[in-house]
Amino acid sequence: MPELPEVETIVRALRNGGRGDASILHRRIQSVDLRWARTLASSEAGEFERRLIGQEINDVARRGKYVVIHLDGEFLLIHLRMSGDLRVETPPLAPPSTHDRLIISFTDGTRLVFNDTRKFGRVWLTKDMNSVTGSLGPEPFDSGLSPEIFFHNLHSKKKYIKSLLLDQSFLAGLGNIYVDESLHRANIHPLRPSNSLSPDESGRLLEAIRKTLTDGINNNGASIDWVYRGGDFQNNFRVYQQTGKPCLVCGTPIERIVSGQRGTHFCPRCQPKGVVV
DNA sequence: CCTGAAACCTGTCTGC
DNA sequence: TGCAGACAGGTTTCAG
Repeated sequence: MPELPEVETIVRALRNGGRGDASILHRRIQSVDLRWARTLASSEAGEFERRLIGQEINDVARRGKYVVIHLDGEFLLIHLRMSGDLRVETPPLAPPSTHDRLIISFTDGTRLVFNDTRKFGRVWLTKDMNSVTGSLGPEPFDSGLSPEIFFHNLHSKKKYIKSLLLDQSFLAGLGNIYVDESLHRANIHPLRPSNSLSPDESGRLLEAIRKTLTDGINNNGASIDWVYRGGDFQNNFRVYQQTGKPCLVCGTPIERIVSGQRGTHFCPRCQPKGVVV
């Protein structure tokens, strides 16, 4: 589900409050209720609970699509995958909901709830964050990711640009929505080989990715169906799930193809297959 | 190295 | 109304 803007929105809410949630900073863990064992990616349930209890939340951050919760000398990492969400509850507490997978209760009576309909989400507890996030590519907003380096990276691979942008080891944080939206903004066909992009196209693409993600964050992410709450970016989609509707730029109907088992939306006129000079 | 398919899951929507 | 099939914001693993 959540891509970078949705995860960023959740992280900001957990850190500073917002989106209907109270901040969880500086709360201390009193008890842990693991309701779906396979939510744990690393440790075993008993050890996981024993290690968590007594630790304090020192910070909440994001790396790629991971929520990174800083504890006392170790990290609780949460990946929301397709349908995960996090919420903070304050008394009076209601009974757990159907799809609550992990409930972390704090000593002050509040709690952090990980809800995940499709059970794809995973949680890690580790002292070595790198063992989980070490294979991720750069953050899209990393100032070290210059147009020159991005161009070089694109040309070190020859995958379809759509597939490459979804590859978290190439660039961390993009998912199906923001890739389709970025490619449309940059006027690049999703099935262009990554090493066929010109320097100009490469530069446009990096700019488009950053602009699209910024728009997403400023709209608190995108809410679709029951999966995510609070965001408005779904009202600004250019191509994602707009099949058959006129392109906002040229009026040509948006097309949908499948690439890498992912629905892929694009404007056949604005995003031609050949290089546009 | 690259692509596609399957697997992990539940829920919604569409069409017959 | 029922039911089959497609589809869904992600990632990993395996076959070709």
